[in-house]
Amino acid sequence: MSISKQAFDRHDHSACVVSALDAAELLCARHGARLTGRRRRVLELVWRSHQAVKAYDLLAQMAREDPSVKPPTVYRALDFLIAQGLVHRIESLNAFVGCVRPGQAHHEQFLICDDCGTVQEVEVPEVGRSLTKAATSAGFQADHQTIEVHGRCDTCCQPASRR
Amino acid sequence: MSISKQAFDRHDHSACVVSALDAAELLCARHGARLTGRRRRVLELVWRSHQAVKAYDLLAQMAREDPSVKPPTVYRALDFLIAQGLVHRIESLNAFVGCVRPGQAHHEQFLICDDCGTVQEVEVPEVGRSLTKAATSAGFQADHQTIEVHGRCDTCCQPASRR
DNA sequence: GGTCACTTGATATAATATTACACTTTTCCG
DNA sequence: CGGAAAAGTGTAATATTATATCAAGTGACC
Ligand SMILES: [Zn+2]
Ligand SMILES: [Zn+2]
Ligand SMILES: [Zn+2]
Ligand SMILES: [Zn+2]
Repeated sequence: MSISKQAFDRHDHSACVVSALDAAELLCARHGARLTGRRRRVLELVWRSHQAVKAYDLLAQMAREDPSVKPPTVYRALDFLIAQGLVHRIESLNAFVGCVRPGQAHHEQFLICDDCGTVQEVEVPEVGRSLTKAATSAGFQADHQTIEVHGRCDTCCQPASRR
Repeated sequence: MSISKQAFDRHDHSACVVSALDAAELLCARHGARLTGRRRRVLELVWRSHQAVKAYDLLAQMAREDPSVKPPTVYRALDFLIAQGLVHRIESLNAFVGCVRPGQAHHEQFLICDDCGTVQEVEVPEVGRSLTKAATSAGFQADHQTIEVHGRCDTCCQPASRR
């Protein structure tokens, strides 16, 4: 964790969005990838919160603004953003979150609160290392790790009086 | 890993099926759960191979035998088997595999070959421990871990000549 | 035998994701 | 510049995965 949960609960989220979009512009420029209007809008909507977003929720919001937005519109943008490392897919939710470390190599590891839906991306280096090592010793060449821990976050664990 | 990959490649799979079904009978008896015909058949089909099975593939096979089998039939049986710890769901594949350690508490950890589709359930205690510890120190109460490593298995990594 | 909990049958529908093809925009090269 | 190639998008249809609902059957238990 880079910040405490309490700090997180009161954080200025619009700063998250701005910095995510800025980082995306930068990263795409560096990669010669095009962050088009559609893609930028999807990324923006993904960053609306720290909860995982469903593709069809994105679709619904975007279709309200422009009826020509159809499922492929959304899925293509998501595919692009995932390929650029700007968005992660949460397999156990069929949903998507913005990456908090775009451009930095990292294993994707998530703490997912089943109460409030908050997804916190973490980096526990030991976990990735142990897994890769165990895989290797089994003759398995690891390409990608899906690590998603479900449970209850700090806030949701605390009695109401302390919130 | 309890057995080597080479041994695995030549193993007597019918023994896997028999032991899985026997273990299931036992476990259900112990839990006062009913391993009905439907449920038993689904478990048997899940154990047809060490690859993850899609719900609709199960459905297709079962519907051939009995047209009254519909999606809920399969999903209900899968739900039951998962609840009993006899089957695991592979989130990143939307598919299902038989559990190799039914009845023993364990974290679910899988090595999934993207070439041949084989899913190997492993237990790397350090991974579960590190994850839980990191979660706890973030104030997160971990209930369930989804750990799925994609890549290429031993066999699929080796040059054709050595197979 | 009656009742209660559990299981299944049956129909419909929801939620998630992809294919295919035509068209437009951007890039890039000469 | 002009025009071909590549990348992106629009559009319609369809595939895949999963659940809701209600009625009927089954077995456990007293
Ligand atoms: Zn934020
Ligand atoms: Zn929470
Ligand atoms: Zn086997
Ligand atoms: Zn393989």
